[in-house]
Amino acid sequence: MCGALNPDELTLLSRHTRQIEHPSGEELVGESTRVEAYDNLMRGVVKLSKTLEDGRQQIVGLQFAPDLVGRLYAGESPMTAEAASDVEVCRVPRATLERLIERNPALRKRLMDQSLRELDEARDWMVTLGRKTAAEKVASLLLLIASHLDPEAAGERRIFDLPMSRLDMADYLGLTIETVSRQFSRLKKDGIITITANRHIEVLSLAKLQARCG
Amino acid sequence: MCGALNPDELTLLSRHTRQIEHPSGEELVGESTRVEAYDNLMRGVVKLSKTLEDGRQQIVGLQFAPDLVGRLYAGESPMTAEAASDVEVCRVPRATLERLIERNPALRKRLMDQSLRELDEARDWMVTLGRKTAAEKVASLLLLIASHLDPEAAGERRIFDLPMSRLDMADYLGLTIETVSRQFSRLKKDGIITITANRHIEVLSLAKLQARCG
DNA sequence: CGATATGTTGAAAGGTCTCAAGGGACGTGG
DNA sequence: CCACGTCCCTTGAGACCTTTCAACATATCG
Repeated sequence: MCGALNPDELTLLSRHTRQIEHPSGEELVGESTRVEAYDNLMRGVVKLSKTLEDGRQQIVGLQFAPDLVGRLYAGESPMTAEAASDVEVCRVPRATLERLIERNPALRKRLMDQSLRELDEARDWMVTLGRKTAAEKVASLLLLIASHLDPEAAGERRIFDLPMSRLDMADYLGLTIETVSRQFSRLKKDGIITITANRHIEVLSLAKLQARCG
Repeated sequence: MCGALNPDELTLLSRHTRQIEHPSGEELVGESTRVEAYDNLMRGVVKLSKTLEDGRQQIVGLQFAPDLVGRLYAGESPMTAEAASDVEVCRVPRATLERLIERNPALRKRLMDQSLRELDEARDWMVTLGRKTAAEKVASLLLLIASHLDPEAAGERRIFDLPMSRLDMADYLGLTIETVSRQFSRLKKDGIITITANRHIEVLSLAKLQARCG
């Protein structure tokens, strides 16, 4: 985000912001709590989720640096934001950022683009949640993660560590952990991936994985 | 949208726009087609949907007047926009609207707010798609429609006509039409709603309907 | 009135969840 | 270094829910 600012604005911002570190699992913003500040994500992954009264949970988005975390202009946060890995953020008071947005067209455009991109991603995921089978859902998530974590790689292979637990994946896909686990086993049996130490994934055939995405 | 414009801007706009009517079912923008213009929705309901290669469809949003239809700043539309009822729009060329946005802070804020609201709605719906049962999904949709179409009504009752077919509802909820139909029958049998002529709904107990939303 | 599209209902198949048991990695303490 | 507990993950069996396929009912429209 700071890329969109000029030196004066950076100075102004630095007087109002604090650098904060959050260990994995810590909550940045709670669902239905008042929004007093936004968090400029510097490092790590943030998980956005919503929970039904009886505890059923759905992950509704992931954010990566340099996203801005926090629902702009809302009095209350519509969801929980939680550190999915160890995370480093710049916390900006609401009023400071909102004033800055008024003055700075580049920053404004950048945040507008982020919102529109998040909207595209949410709608893509709605198709996955509403219309894909468990096998297709798991394949889709692996492909999504692979393209985020190993974006430069060419060819048929991809190697990466899953940045989330089976429970997180289940909550992202609208499944149970058992179903996710079974689908991983199937992908392994069919020679499409190998798994070591639960989290380390090697995709052997990207084409076959893509074919399973529906 | 025009509420955010001054007289000069309205004159400018009127020279560049055309009023267009679309009968129900007509496509405004096709998935993966070039975006040449935006549509300012004056009357009616527009359905946004995405389709998998094998034909499975998911509705990812509904738009009502006075929303702007069309993905801002994108070269290609990420989804299909289709008239869900008879619809009247003001078609604005891309460049015209984008220039106007640069100059007019009120318009800019209005479109930003629309994007953020659509993002909230999409994420709410992700919870419905991923974590609710068929019964809860149908109840949630009825409640959503009731609050849109009969927003002023007080008390336990709501009366309205469904603005969509069973197939549309199924595509919105990630279900089949048969499952939707069965859930309607159950709501009828349990005395929560009555249905006449397939589309005319009377909600007898809003509280009971809400209790079924999960 | 017939033709067509839309909606409902039933029975069986299939997929996902639930419940239960067991396996493997990791950290702590003996 | 090993024993043990804990957490996370995997696997199996049966229950449950949704889909599929088929038949029928109802609404719409010429």
